[in-house]
This record gives sequence, C-alpha cells and structure tokens, in this order.
Amino acid sequence: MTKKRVTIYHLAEELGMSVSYVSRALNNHPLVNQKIKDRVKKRATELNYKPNANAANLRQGSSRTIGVVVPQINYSFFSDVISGIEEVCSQNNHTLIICQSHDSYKQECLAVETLIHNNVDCVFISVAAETQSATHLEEIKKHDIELIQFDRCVDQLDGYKVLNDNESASFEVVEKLIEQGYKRIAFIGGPVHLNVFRDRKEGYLRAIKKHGLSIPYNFIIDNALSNQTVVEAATELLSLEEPPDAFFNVSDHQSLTILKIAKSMGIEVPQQLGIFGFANEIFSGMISPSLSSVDQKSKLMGNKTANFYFNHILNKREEFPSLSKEIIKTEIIVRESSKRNNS
Amino acid sequence: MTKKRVTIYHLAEELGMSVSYVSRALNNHPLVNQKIKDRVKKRATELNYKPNANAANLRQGSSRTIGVVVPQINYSFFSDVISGIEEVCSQNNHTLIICQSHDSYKQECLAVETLIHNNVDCVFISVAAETQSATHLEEIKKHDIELIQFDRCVDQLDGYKVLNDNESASFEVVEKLIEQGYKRIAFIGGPVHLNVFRDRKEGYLRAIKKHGLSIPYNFIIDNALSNQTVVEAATELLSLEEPPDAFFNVSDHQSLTILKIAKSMGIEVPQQLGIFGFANEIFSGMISPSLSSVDQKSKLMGNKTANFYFNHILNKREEFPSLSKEIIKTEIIVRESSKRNNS
DNA sequence: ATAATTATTGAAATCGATTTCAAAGAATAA
DNA sequence: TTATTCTTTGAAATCGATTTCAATAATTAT
Repeated sequence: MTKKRVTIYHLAEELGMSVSYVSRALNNHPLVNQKIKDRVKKRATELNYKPNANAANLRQGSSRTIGVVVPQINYSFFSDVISGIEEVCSQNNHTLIICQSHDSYKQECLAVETLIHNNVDCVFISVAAETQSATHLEEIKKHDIELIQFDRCVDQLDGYKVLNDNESASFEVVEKLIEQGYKRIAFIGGPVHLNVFRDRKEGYLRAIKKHGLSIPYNFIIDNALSNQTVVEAATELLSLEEPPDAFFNVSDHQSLTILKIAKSMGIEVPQQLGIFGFANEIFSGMISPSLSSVDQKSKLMGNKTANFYFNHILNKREEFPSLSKEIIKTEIIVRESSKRNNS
Repeated sequence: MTKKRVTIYHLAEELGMSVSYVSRALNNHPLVNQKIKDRVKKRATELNYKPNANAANLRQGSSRTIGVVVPQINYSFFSDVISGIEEVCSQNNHTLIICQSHDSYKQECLAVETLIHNNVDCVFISVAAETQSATHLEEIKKHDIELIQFDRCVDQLDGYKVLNDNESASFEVVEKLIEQGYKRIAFIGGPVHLNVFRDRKEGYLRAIKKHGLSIPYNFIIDNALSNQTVVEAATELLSLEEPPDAFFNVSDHQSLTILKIAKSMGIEVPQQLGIFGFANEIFSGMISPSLSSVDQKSKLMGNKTANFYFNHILNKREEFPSLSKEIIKTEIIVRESSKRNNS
C-alpha cells in the first residue's frame, strides 16, 4: 500500500523528456528555456514531487547540513545560541543536526562520529566540560569537514572560533565592584582547562592586581560549577572571621546559590555582600535582590557563528576579510546585587 | 589537497575482498565469519573509514533521522522537550533534525518541506500558534513519513498525539484556588483553536460550573499570549469596582506580568489576589512571592514522544499495545502566590 | 566415491539525484 | 549552399553504500 515516492524519473516520463533535462529545469540551470522550467516546475508541484536530498547529497558531496554539538540543548545559553544558528541556517537553506554531549567527552565523541557519518558540511561545537583533548575535532578536519568552535573551545586546536570578551568583561565587572567599595572580592570559577572560565579568572586577577587588592589565596575557587561545590565553598568563606565582601561568579546559578546562603546566614545583599554573575539568566532580573550579571548576547553569538560559516568559509566573499576569531562584546548589567546605596 | 574520503571500495581493495563482503562484515551480517568481521572492522578503523549515511539512506529508503518542528527552540518548555527527544533518539542511533516555526504557519510549512526533502523517517511536531490547517501535515503522511504531534496539536488531524492532561490539571488548579477561598477567578488564556489552551479553558469552566461560581463574562480572556495583551486586560480587570480575586493563567509569563501589575497597584499577592500559572518556568519558584504553577514534565514528554515512535511505530513490539494517544500527568505545584495564610 | 547440504564469497543491480560529454537542431556567417 | 556558431536536448556515468542472486568451496550424508 506504500505508494512509491515520485522521483525525477516519473516526472521525466510524464513530461516526455529526459531526466537530465528535468533536473536542470528544476535547478534553474541557465541552459534551459524559461518556458520549459515553468512547465516542469508546475507539473512537479502537481505530482507532489519532492527531491530526495540523500540522492543529491550523495552525488554532490555537499549535504547543505550543519552539525551542532552542545553540552545541553536546554541550558538557556545554548538554546539561545542554537536558536540564533537555526535562524541563519534556514535563511541559507541549510539543515541543522543537533547533538548534546551532556558534558561527557565520550558522548561528545559519539556525536562527532554521527555528524561525520551524516556527511555534514560543517560542525559548530561548544565542548563538554570534560573535554581536554582535540583528537575528535581533528578527526572532523581529516574528513574535510569545516569546524567552528564557539564559546567553550579547546586550546590545543587552532582554527575558527567565536567567543565572548570574557577577560575584559570580567575585568570590568571587578572594577565595578571595586568602585562600589568592595575590597575582599572572592572568585567562584569553573574548570580552568576551559578557555571561558580561565579567561574570566584572568580578567578578575588583572583587576585585582591593578588595584592592588590583597586577596587571601582561598578566596579563589576553581571548578565550582556544581551546586554542591558552591554551597560548601561559599558557606566556608562566609563563616570566616574576615569573610569576603563580594563574590564574582562565572555563572548566575552560582550567584543564586550564594544569595540563598547569604540570606540564610543573615548577611545583607548588597550592603554587606556584593554579588556579580555571568550569563544573565532569565531569572536574574526577576528575583529580589536582582542579580548583576554579564549578558553574553547568546542569540547573537548563534547568528554570528552561522554567518561566520556562510560568509567566511562557504563563500569567501570579498567584503569579509578572512579571519579566524570573532569576539562578541558582552553587556554588563548592573542590578541590585552589586549596587550599594552609598552612591 | 582534499583527500578523498575512504569508501568501502578502498577497504575492499586493501583487504583483497569484494565490497559486498566488506559491507556485510561491517554490518554484522550472520553470513560472515567472525574472524573476518574482526579483521575488516580493525582495518576500517585503521584506515579511518566512516560510512556515508547518505549512500546508505538512499539505498535503504530509511534515513534513521527524525525531524522535529517547534515554535521556538529556546522556549524552556520546548528546549526541555527536545532535550528529552534527543536523549532517546541518540540511544536508538537516530539523528535529529530540528526546525523552528517562530509561530508562523508559513515557516512551519517550509520546515515540513525541508524535512520531507531530507527523507526523515518521522516528524515530531508542536504546531505554531498561527496554524489552523493540517494540509502540510497531511503532506507528510502522503510521503509515507510517520507523524507524531505533541503538546500543541491540530484538531483536524487524527493520528498519534502525546499530550498533557491539560483539562484535568486546570480543573484541579481552579479547585485549589476555590479551596483557598478565592471566588472571582479570572482566566487568561491563549488562542482557543489550539487544543492545549482550549483544554485548559474547559478545565477552568468545569470547575467554575461545578462550584456554582458566578463569573462575569469579561473575566475570561482568550488569546492573551503577548505581554501587551495581558497588561491591558489585567489592568482593566483589576481596576474594576469588583475586581477578580484570583487569576488562572495558561502560562507563567502571564502570571509574572500580573504579579508586577498587582505590585504596582498596591494589591497584595496572595492575600488580595491569588495567581496560578502553567509551565513551571525556571523563575517561578525563585521570585517572591513564588508562583504556583503546573509542571508539564517537559523532558519526560520528549522521552515519551520519542519512545512512542520507537516502541509503537518503528518496532511494533508486543509489550506495547498499539494506541494513538499518550497522556502525561502533570504535577500541580502550589507556591506562595495561591496560598492564603488562613490555613 | 558421489550426492546433498551448508558455508563463503562476489558480480552486478539498485537507490535518486547531478553532471559530463556529445549529438542534434537552429541560427547565423561566409 | 556550405561552414560555423550557438542553443537545446539526452545517454550514460557517477556518488557510496546495500542487497539479490548465483557461483564456488567446504562439509556432511549416503
């Protein structure tokens, strides 16, 4: 009962011409008369003809497909980026295949395998927290597939990268905290083998150095993405005789956790404790006190990553000079959690 | 400089056997000796052979690919559903192609076209707010592609559907409001041509009827998904001489807007005004007062939708009786915004 | 030893498009 | 009229896998 799909052969027979001619007519080939094109296309829609992309891709080598690998689709940052990527890809008639690594190196490798099998033209990747090697990414290149890393990149591999200005944004954030009179600023970071967290830490350190603040070594906590780690670290720090008077965090989730701990310990935010985070999550502006944060322009990052491919790689257009890195300016959003009323 | 991809032909030549044999060896065909399988596979990885899915799909008719269409990838509900879908699909060695309709019927049709071109085996769709016709979905079936609708479905089309218990959840919510002594309960809904919003409205109406409450006609607002509509409607209602004493909303964003309006008008939540929403957005539990809401188990919905395909459609397995609808039980989460202190 | 059966192996067709190459037809120039 | 150019058209090869069908080799039964 399964009707066979209408192919270009049926069309050709119906129209009494050869398949090659029909193919050219459908693809707007200049060697075909306009009238014929119209006739073929009309009949094609009538017969409900849909080209088989597999066949075309097999023949052409290109698949007009982009593979995306992210740690989690449903983290707001990544879903925004993907939304931005999708927008541009669909404008350019490209399809998206999406995989998540769940922050596992192994699953990331599997995802990369899948994308190679599917013959994608390019891979956009933001690597898993676990990822410390680039062999799987080199694999991609070996297969003549283009590669663009965005946000979380591996250092071992050069090539196209789309990034935020993590270092300078962090520097500015810490200066803003200092302006407000905070002096004992702690840093809650992520795994330092990932560029984004390392850069944020470096920005923090640069500001601290510039202003000659003396910070106890244990005010700097790396690898604190999990909630539990934050709870433990912050509780310990805030219980010190001389506790920090501010926290700069690499995520808003960390900020939120710290805010809760502060509340439970009766510490007033922002008077006694300033909090500044990263990512500008949807809840950051909603809760009370509202959380200061760095907006990463995530959707724009998606747009730019995709455009990077279409402008710089696919059609190396003259108006776009070739480059390998694109830095996206973040926006620093000062809210209640870092603004003392002494102004 | 572009090295040609290693194909099964290279492999066959290297190994001194025919391509058919190599193919069977790689695919664990029972007719091939285990030793040969091992040898072929070993050499395949050595030579860095990656099968071309396009070629296989073309030949086999099936693509092991699922297409997903949602209004917006970065709405938390949909990104959670997609995450759940992805999980199950990757377990079953299927690839995901994802499209967004941006709530436009036209873009939804384009997305469907794309998926047909790409020869997907099945489409999972949650339709755009604009969608009122099913012709594009019938198109999918005409091409012998399976179709599962989830959450937002069109009524005109029967077939597989995965849904929340919108009606009964709404009924319960309204009863919970009534228990708390709220009597003049307004309803802020969505476009009624979409099942989910209609069902929520019906649940609301059933509870109202059961308890014999008299509600002025203008307390029931349909098609209020946009922020502006909510602002206008809520402001008007709350300015009445006899304003509503509670709102049941089809989304938490609506709840949030109403909460803000109430605050700005000096109306106390939940004492003077109860608020209950839908979707249990990430911020709902974080703000103050925290917002009561219905958790839709979105990731589970993704899992179930995908499993529906693998269990009921792809391999009609005996342990799963054939059915066409799956209802997922929501969880009703009562928070501060609907709990009067009179308990 | 021969027939019957089973296990291995491979040649060639196939999926549905694109594209090369060449032929045929039409238009123009000599 | 013939030679030349340009346009229109189609046969067949191609992409890289899978699969059918048949042939050969190895094993077992008679």
